[in-house]
Amino acid sequence: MSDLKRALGETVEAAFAAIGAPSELGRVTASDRPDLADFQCNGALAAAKRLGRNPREIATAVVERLSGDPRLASVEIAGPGFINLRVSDAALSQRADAIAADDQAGAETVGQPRRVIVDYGGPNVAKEMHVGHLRASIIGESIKRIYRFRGDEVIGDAHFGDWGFQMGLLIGAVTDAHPAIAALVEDIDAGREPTNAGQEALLALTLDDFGELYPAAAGRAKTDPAYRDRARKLTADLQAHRPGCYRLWERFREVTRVALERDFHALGVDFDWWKGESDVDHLIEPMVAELDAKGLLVDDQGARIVRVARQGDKRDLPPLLVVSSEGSAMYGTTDLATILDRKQTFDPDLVIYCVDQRQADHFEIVFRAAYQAGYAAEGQLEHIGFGTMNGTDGKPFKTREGGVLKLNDLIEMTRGKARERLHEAGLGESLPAEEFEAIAGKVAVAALKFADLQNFRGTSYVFDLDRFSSFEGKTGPYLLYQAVRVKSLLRRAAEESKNGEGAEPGPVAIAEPAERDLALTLDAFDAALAEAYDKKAPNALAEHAYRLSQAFSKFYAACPIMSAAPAVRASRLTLASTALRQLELALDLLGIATPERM
RNA sequence: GCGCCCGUAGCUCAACCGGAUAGAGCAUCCGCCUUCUAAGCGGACGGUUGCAGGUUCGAGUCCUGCCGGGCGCGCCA
Repeated sequence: MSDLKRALGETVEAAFAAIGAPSELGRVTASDRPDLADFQCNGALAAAKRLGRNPREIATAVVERLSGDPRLASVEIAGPGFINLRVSDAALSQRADAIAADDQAGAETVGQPRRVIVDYGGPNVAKEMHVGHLRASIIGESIKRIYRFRGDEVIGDAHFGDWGFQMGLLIGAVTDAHPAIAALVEDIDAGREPTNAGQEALLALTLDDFGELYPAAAGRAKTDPAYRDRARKLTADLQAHRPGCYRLWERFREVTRVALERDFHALGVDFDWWKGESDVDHLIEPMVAELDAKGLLVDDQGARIVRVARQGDKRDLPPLLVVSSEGSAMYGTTDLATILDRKQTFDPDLVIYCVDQRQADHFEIVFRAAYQAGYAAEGQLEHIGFGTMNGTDGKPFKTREGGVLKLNDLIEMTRGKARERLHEAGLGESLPAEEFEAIAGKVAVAALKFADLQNFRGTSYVFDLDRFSSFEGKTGPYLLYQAVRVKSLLRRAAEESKNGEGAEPGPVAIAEPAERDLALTLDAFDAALAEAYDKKAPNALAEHAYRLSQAFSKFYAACPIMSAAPAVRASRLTLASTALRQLELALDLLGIATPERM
């Protein structure tokens, strides 16, 4: 089932072809001038240039072939040669009925499903998630859902950073701070039974401890070469599975994992694979051997690298560092091995890396190495970068104290505001405590996610806590509010229906301007979804969800439903329930859940 | 220095292979609750799209230069 825009486009394209103009110029778009038309085609202007003819003349020839189309209430030529199309109320009503009857609320699926991996999340072991992790989680989750909904087979992978230099740093810092744990490492390395004191000290470590030890260690490594070299050595030891180091690492990973799951769960973010860099450890040695055998590996300054520079590059792209001079695997090494792993286990057609824009060069290097090694075909690996989240001063966001804001604190803060607002609205007392909390959580997540997703992912944006946790205007809670109003209305209609008052939905009959707008907005869903899919840009879908909410809200204000005559009421109930279904679907694809009431 | 990204209303952001009058939200001001949830609806105010050229019937969008900002540039991830 095709939307009106595409259906009309096909007709106009045929008309272009019939008069000897390129058919692709018959493309129909939503009108820029809703006062004049519902849809428009600008192709006559381009056709005139190509054919050396007068644009209005071409437009006239096209329009002649469109006259009599029962779907069109009017076809007019405006300005230099715009073709303005207005759809008849009957055609619009029919389309609304079709959307109402459609399982996917008017959205299409892709013709040829692909196997897709979305790589997002990427938090590091030993570090609590902060606001900087918000974007990858939110955008990645939405892209995953959009791709899956459109019919692709999609895997979402968390891809933890758990096998790099930060692990060596942390092992060093923890053993320095806790002699009992240092002794534990020695005992395990020597094959002795470790003491209880050591075991207990290890089990007592929390993420907060890491939060204190790690930044200090990272800072010292920058100025103290001996300290840095020891951490590198420990990283290499870990990767060589030195027993004591490995035991510590397992514990670090476990402690972090629990906290990460809490944060991801609170955000409604789920992964199909909870893999990390360490999961490809076993592939690294054979991979290095294979790269060597293929002649791609070069010794350079004590390290082993793959050169990826190409002729025509505008800049000097550094090589991929595969083995460090300490013999350890690097960020790029595990990334390359992960590409190999995914090829062997899933053989994806496309891998989408939803990672900070600052890592664009890194991915370009890794991708080129992967193409050279034959681990992926050119174009199958795509980095979807996003901008950084800045404070109101334009610098990367920091709290007032200068530290990073923990993700969990941000969620809790926003949830607190949601609770306040619910109490103000007098909902606090009437709802069971459990539902009250669930609503506050959903409102908070909607606020955070929508604030992020309404921006195009590629650009940096200002993180303003007040704006993020605002509940009025173009916000997540506004969208939830519209959905909840429909639910309330439909509950009432169901009630009256039960009492034999005949409040059932029925065929749509568009009459009022607000009804037209709502139906036209419902029709635009597939185009918005397709754009979000093609451009990997959820903001296109977020924009549609907002427009739909707005169209519904205007309809709700202008068109009484329950008090209307039976046929009108039936039509409006269908419009309302269809708007709700499409809105909930769009919100779900953005990763936002809708409560029953608020 | 080289490369990438960005510059749109007071603020935060949109803008469909280049199209008509550049759109939203916030803020400010004015209206609307005895009828379906006012976290709402209607209206007003607000712009030389950083600057200067160029291509085009037509440029926020493409090209060149300049100004301003952010980021990246092999043993962190």
